[in-house]
Amino acid sequence: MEVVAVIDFETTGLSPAQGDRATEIAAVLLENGKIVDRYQSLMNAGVRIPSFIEGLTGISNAMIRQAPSAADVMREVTDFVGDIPLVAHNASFDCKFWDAELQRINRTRRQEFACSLLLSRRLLPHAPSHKLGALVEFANLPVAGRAHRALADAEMAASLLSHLAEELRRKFGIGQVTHELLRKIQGVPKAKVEQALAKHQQSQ
DNA sequence: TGCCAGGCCCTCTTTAGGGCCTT
Repeated sequence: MEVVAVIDFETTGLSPAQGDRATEIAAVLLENGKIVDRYQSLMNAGVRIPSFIEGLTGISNAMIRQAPSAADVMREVTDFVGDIPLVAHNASFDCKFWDAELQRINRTRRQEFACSLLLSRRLLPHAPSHKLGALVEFANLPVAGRAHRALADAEMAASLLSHLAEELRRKFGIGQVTHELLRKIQGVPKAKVEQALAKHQQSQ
C-alpha cells in the first residue's frame, strides 16, 4: 500500500465546537505494512483537562503544563505528514480536531481522511465490537502500549489498517490497495461492499 | 435555568429512535 499517515488525538472531550481541545497527537507513517516513521507530542492548549479524561488517558494537567504549545505541535505534525493521505479510527472525530487546531494556526488540511472504523464495519463485519482495542484483540494484532495514549492508539490503528489491506488482498484479490480505494470502500453501503469490490477487481 | 457532538447504521424505518464509536 502507498504510504499513509495514521493519526490519533487525545483531547479534553468530544467536540471542538463545545470548546474541547487537543492534549496529545501522534502520527505514524505506514508504508507497505510497516511503520517507517513516527511523531508524537503532548500539547498545551491552555485549557483544563476534566478529571474523567485524566483518568481515561493518564494525561494529567501537570503533564500538559510542561508540554509545548498546541500551535507549535500542530505546525510540527502538519510539516511531518505533509501531503500524505490521512487515516484515523473513527476519522470524523480526529478530522474535527485536526481542522479545528489547524484553523487556530491559520493552516488548512491538505488531504482527505480514510476511516478504519468504517472500513472495519465493512471488512470485519463479524467482529463483536468495532472499538479499536476490541478489533486489535479480534484480529490477534500486537498491543502497542497503553490504550488512550496517542502513539499506542496510532500504532494499533496502523496495524489494523495493514490487517484490513491484507483482507482485501486475501478475500477479494485486490493487489494494489490505495487510499483512494479505502475511501471508496468506506463510502459503499455495507450490504453492497462485496459487490463493489468484485466490480473493482474486474476493472483492474 | 437547562441544555450541551455528530456521523454511521440498524430496524419493530424513511413523517424515527437508539446504539455504536471517538475523548
